[in-house]
Amino acid sequence: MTTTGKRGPYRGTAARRREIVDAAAEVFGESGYRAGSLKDIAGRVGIDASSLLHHFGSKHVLLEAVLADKVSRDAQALHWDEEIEPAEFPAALIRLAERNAANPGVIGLYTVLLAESTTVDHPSADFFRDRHATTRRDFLRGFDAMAEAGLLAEDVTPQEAALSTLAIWDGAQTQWLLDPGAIEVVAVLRGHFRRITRVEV
Amino acid sequence: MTTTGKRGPYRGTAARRREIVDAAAEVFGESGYRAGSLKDIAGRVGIDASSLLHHFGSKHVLLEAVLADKVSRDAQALHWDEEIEPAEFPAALIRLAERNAANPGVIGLYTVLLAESTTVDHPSADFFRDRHATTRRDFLRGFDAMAEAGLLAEDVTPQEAALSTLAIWDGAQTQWLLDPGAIEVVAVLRGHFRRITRVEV
DNA sequence: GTCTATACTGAGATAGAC
DNA sequence: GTCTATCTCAGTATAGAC
Repeated sequence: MTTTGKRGPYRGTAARRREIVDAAAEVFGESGYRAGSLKDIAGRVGIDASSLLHHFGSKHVLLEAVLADKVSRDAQALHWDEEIEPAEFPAALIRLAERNAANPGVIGLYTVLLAESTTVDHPSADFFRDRHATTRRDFLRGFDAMAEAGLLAEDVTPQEAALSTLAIWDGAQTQWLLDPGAIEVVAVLRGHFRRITRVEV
Repeated sequence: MTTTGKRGPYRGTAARRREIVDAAAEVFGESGYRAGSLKDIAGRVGIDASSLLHHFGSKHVLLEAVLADKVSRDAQALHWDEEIEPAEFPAALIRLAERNAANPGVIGLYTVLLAESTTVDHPSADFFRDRHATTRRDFLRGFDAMAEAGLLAEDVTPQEAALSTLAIWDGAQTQWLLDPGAIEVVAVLRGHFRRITRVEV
């Protein structure tokens, strides 16, 4: 009698965990991990904080569930496993950026936790360090393929392309969070690809 | 009998305030504003938290003192008031980045608080929004002058140059904080200027 | 100007009834 | 599974002695 529906007494534990993870992603994105409270998260689900802790033993465990969930969703959206044509690589990244722009909450979660993770003794420091290393590798692979196909601009190395793309993307998202009217993340990214590649995006 | 020396009973209140502001900048840079405690700051100065509050009425007031101090130091270093030659503009920004690289604490303070300020009800949200708007204007002025002198790369607008420079700079600093071995902020910035301008940096 | 003592608040987490 | 009650801890801030 699991997951018979979205509401009601027979909703099941799995569905409740889903609700909690979603609410936690919201709250951590808005307030960060340390400032985001279990009370706030529980309140959005409509339960007490102690009930929340019945499902996730501690705040830390909940954070890890939120991050794991984000990873699996991203992987699902990107299909890194499938081979991407070198010429299509920038366009694939633009699509991801557009998808994020449509879900502002995701940007907050990622950008706020990323920066917070650079502070001392932060529980997700390792996660973001690993994740950024992985992303750098993925980007490097993509731009390497582009270089071989002669699709990078003159004097731009794959390494340079990977690092600068990651930096400008994160930076643009932070600025957008700070002042949504001041910048368009997708436009900045498009301009960047126009400068570092030879393909249209 | 103010500021007769750095230590001793006649050190004076002004010097004590300086020590506190410096320690606070350190702590806020390492831990962020919300997670950084007055106890920690006071401890680094060698006094009790209640003594700290004798000098600065509240944590919020202390934060504002730290930010004001940073602004005045930056202004001093940049000399925006003096006219900068269009061709020298990128080099001036590189110098600032190099100066930051030599004082890692400054990067943490700025980058961590910037990201934290995007969270709800953060006391320095207005400060960073205003400051980013000002910086965008300053950058725009610099790149406008470069455009008039024909020093921007083809198809790069001053607006685009200003936004992308700000984004890539912030993003590179965040990545550096996360994993200092993975990226060199100055090199990324140099590469960016090589792509968007026609001057050597 | 600095300390000790204390008030107050809100956090995360646990125990146990239902 | 959820609640109430409670514990423990750390934080900011205040009062008052020295």
